[in-house]
Amino acid sequence: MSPRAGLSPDRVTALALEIVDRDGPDALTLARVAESAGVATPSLYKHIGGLADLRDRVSVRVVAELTGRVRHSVVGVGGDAAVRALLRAYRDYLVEYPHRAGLLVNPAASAPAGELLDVVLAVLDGFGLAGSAAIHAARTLRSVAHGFAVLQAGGGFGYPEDLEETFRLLADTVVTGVRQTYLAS
Amino acid sequence: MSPRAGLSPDRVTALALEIVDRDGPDALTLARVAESAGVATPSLYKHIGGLADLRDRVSVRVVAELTGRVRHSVVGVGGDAAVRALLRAYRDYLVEYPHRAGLLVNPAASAPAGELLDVVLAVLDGFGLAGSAAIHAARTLRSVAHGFAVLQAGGGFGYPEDLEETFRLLADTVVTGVRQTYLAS
DNA sequence: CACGGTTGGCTAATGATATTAGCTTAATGG
DNA sequence: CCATTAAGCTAATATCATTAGCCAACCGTG
Repeated sequence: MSPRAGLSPDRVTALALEIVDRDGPDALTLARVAESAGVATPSLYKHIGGLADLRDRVSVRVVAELTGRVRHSVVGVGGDAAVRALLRAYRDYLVEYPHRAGLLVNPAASAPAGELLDVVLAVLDGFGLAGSAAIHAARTLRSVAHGFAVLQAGGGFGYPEDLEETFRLLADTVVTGVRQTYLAS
Repeated sequence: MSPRAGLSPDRVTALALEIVDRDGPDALTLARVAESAGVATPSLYKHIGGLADLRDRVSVRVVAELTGRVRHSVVGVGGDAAVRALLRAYRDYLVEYPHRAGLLVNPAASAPAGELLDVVLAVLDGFGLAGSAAIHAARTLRSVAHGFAVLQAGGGFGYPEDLEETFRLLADTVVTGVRQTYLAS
């Protein structure tokens, strides 16, 4: 193991994320990351500040990746369909990676979280909303997307029966609610 | 410390919850609980199964307490006002105890989570909703309440400016959305 | 091509923690 | 009043994170 292992902060973060995805956030230990990197545990400190720092880095990466997914889901789509696509992308992400749910809320990830907000604001702009109304509506959309996705990923709904139908109705509820509340004319 | 300390599973759980509230979930260790109980760490195993079991017990207690708050908030209230009260009670609970956010989604707490669902269903019944439509609407309400509360508690919105206004508009959005989606006549 | 600094590995040591095993003593019930 | 049970204890083990200090590999410069 003496020859250089070609590690880097990004590489360490990627290995950490694999462990989280496989065995959950509690399984993320420096010992396991070091093992999967083929390196002794203290060597990791040459690349990261410690376990807390590594957790923050994983959070940043996860929020950034989610932002990318959401952004991608709404290109070329507008109006109601864009809102639905956004909600679905958020949910699909946590269905694919359920163990990442707890990593999405972290003050250390405020930069990519801001980008996510920008994406939502762009969707709402195409929806005819701007200014402080758009801010409130964006927070609402994020709340709905986050709440449903987290609860589904964590098994927070009792039986998962008809969750797809619940999701469709939730999207209907939000779309019509936002229209009525912010665009009442 | 040799004389009996008068511990019990409930007492241990209560001490654990105090630690979570003061210093966050990561600060919950058996060593700290034992210290605050005036007991050696292994003695705790006479009352709980271990750290994981203790976490589950804390989750159960938290979800049960939240359910009580929500239930209390809607007695004597009906229709739109009940939905608003329910959302507000959920949010207020996590504003008061922000460190409990992560404890609300836990398969071990499915029993009190089911009770929470029953409370929401009762509100929706007074709203004129029953059957599978009520189930979908209840999941929607839980998603919205949970998402907003978790994000606020965790600082997930950038600047907390005008969050009260966001919350009011979120309630409007949900109430009108549910009406339109489930009670379109 | 050599060589010196920087970087990325290592081992050793320390301290916190969870958990198990086995002992001892206080409470309790017949 | 005694026996059983429950609740505490100490000791031991294993896993971790973290710090300190050492050494070898890499890289740019002369």
